Amino acid sequence: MRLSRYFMPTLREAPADAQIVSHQLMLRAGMIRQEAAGIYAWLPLGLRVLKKIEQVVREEMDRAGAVEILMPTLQLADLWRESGRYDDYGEEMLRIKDRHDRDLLYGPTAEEVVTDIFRSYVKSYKDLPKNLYNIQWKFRDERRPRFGVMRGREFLMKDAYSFDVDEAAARRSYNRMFLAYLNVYARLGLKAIPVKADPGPIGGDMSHEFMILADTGESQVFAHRDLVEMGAPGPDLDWDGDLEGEVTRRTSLYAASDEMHDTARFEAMPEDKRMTARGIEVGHIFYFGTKYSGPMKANVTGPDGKDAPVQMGSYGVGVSRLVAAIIEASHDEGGIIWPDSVAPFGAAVLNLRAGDAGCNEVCETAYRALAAAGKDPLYDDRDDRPGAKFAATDLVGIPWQLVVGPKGVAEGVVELKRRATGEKQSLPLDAALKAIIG
RNA sequence: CGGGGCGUAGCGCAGCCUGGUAGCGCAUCUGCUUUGGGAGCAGAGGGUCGCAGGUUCAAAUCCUGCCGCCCCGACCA
Repeated sequence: MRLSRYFMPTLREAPADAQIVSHQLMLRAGMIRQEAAGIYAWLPLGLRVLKKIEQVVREEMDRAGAVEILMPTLQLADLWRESGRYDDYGEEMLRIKDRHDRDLLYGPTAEEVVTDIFRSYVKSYKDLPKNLYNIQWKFRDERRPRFGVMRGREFLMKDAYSFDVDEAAARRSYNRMFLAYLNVYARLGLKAIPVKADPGPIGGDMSHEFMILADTGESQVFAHRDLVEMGAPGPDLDWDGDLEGEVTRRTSLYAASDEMHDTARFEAMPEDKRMTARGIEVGHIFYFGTKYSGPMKANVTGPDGKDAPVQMGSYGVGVSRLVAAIIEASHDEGGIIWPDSVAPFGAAVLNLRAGDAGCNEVCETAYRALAAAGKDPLYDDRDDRPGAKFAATDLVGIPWQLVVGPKGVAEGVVELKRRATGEKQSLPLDAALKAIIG
């Protein structure tokens, strides 16, 4: 992409409404524009990042055996009356009437719709397990939206729903999602820890929140240090097998957010293993049994020939929130530092003297080579001063910067800078391209 | 929803208390000079001062109502 043709409206100063660093940087980098409280338009740069995160989530869901669908944003109130949630959900639900005076709502979540889909087709335990997910915009009419897309009213969520014949099978489904989530966060360059969450009316230990560690996080997190250093399980698991061991390795170590914190248990750990940090909640998974399948009569016939409500769980990732969460976890005074996996562009080519024949030629060569290698380069070909280009490229956080100036061109070198470390080196173009392309 | 704060040019702000022709910095446009970390000089454009009433000879400024936005709290991907 040539910057001269792109739409990347960066700001030197942050709008006063933005309080937290991710919100400020998203506005300054021209990623989003606020349209109303908690409602944002995604500008090209923001959209690119959102799509990349979405794709990472999609790949890990698919790997773990989930199947993507797309459910509507508008849902029928009648379905929610079946589950009993229409009246319970309260003011957070945006209710709408259509021209026939029929009650609709903008979905805050999709248990009812997915259960309706499931029960229409699946009748036998032989068709289980199933896991259906979608990545779709949700709306929750929050009392107080805040912190940019971190807590918007409209937000992009990946929500998966598992269906199993009994509780033991449901637990296996739960375990798959538990481990898949850890892989998602690792690929996004985040340190995430699963903390025990309030399991609600079902009880048991089948609900976890995933917190990523960032100094500016909203919640306090207490955890065993080994849990943080354990890392993600990686893709090479036996996803159809018994994952209980992998999960237990992690859930047996202490981890809790402030509301579930048990001071006595925490202090029972050796002092050097106690970790206290700030966290941002970026995922929540739970098993809820027959809470929806019961009232909505989503029954399957078991091996014994008897019908029983299917066992369900649901699994949410805040995709749009992750954009902000990654920035909270990865930025400096100069701006955003994107992990390579979600950077809006893989590399930037900075032409310090647009119009100079030598600089133009080197830049064009670099730009074409990077594009051909699938690095999705952003070429700053604007007629602007070097300082402005450096500042803008740092601000938007492109991982690699290939700096082409007249001095270097005369000597046959370019400068390669790594955004994350600030490390710079002068080297011939071929070597620089090799370093980026790998 | 309780408490607090703010709406003046694209962004950041001053002016309001004490009513009298709407200002500054950045950004934008033109010209010249510049060109390795958000340039300099000269000139230019851009604002129904959130909206509606009211008081007054006169309202960004005073009064009333409404709308919008932000922060703290209780709830949440």
